[in-house]
Amino acid sequence: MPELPEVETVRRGLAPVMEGQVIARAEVRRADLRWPFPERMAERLSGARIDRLGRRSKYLLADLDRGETLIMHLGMSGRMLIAKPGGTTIPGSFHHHHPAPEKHDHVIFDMDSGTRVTFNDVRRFGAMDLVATGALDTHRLLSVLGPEPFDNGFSDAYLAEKLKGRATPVKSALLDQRIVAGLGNIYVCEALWRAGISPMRLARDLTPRQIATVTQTIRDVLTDAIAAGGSSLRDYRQADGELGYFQHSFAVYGREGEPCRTPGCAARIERVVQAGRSSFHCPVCQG
DNA sequence: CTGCACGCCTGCCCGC
DNA sequence: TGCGGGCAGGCGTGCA
Repeated sequence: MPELPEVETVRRGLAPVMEGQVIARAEVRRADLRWPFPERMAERLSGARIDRLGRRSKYLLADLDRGETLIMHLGMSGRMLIAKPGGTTIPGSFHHHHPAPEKHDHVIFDMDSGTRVTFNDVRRFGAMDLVATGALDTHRLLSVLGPEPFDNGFSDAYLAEKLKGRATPVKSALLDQRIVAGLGNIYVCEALWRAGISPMRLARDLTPRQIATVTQTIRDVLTDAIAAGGSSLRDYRQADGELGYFQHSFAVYGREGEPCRTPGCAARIERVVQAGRSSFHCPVCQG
């Protein structure tokens, strides 16, 4: 799914139509995604104003004026589609025209403005929950997360401490959301290529210099991806329907058999499977 | 504790 | 053309 840059791109796309706006009516079209929706979710959302739309790791967080926060996760295939009101608004009425929901449209937010935001998720690995804002930090999904990559807490010393003694491949360690939050398969592959570190290298064997390099390449690749509006793969689109274009900048992800992008490197990108996930890497640059 | 396979879902693409 | 298998951005659970 979307990883941190895609979720941040979605957040930025949604903020203008949701932040400070009232949800006139929420429609919940099935009982669950990955887990059951919270009790009476549609009623608890309908009429609420969204004071702030934030993000923690890959979670979107909508703080409501009622003291609750809506937690949303896009899973692998979740999308937030924005539709401005159609042309057939009934004069003097708050009803706006929108096309009928499509397959996999699971939750619909009709804003007071007439704009419709639709949560669409083919694979339904996404999730929503609604909790007291004051209890967010103790939520079972959020309490286990490590620092954000851009927070001061994600320092060289911190990562060194977390990797120390761990016999797991560095690829797996960086995918572990308890160590650093927000990375997924694409950006771990890309960050390790930029750092010149093999995904198979054991976490405990990274030198302090390599650890410092990888904390920096993680921030660099995420910054570049956010600036490009994220990546568009299969199911993912930006919130406003535009295509992010960072996938054109992938150095290794999905490039098995293609030439390494390091100037002068003649090697071809290889794919190996680690813990059931594809790892793309250059056998020379990441030796 | 640690590492990893599995399951949850649907759709697409490839080879036969 | 159809069919089966593999693959896909995540992540909690349960097992060894």
